[in-house]
Amino acid sequence: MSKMPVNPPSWRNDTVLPLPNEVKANAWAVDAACSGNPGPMEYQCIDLQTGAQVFHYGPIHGTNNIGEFLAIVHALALMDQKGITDKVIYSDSVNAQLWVNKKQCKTKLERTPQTEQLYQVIARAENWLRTHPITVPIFKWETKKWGEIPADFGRKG
RNA sequence: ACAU
DNA sequence: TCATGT
Ligand SMILES: [Mn+2]
Ligand SMILES: [Mn+2]
Repeated sequence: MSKMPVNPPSWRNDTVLPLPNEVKANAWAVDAACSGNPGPMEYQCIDLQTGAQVFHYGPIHGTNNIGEFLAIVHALALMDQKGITDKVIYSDSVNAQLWVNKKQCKTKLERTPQTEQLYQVIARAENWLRTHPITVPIFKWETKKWGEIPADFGRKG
């Protein structure tokens, strides 16, 4: 029998999705994907407790950062609509979290007939943010430590 | 440089 | 390798 000290496990395995111990399971994770950037963009949300997809939107022509932004706002609005107050949100996008806190999508995507529909969606999201307080914590998913966020589309490299 |  | 962003 070894006398070596055994470190406590850093990952929990009692959840549907294995999660790092530092990660809250009562949470939704969001992520965006873009086929080309700009290009056909989509985003989705995964419930970390069940692994179920909570919502999916797109594809629609846009950028990675617009998708990351809209995904967070969509999660906030849906939680509000469902009366969910105890969950938190994970996103891997520092940029999107900054935009949400500013309540403004600071994209440089050209505004053309092709992007007009998306700009309308952005306007609705910004309007929602201006008219609702953000009460749910939004946490950075630490990809380098934990691997890809569970909402990732798994299409990179 | 950092994060996508 | 390219693009989106602070
Ligand atoms: Mn992401
Ligand atoms: Mn991803």
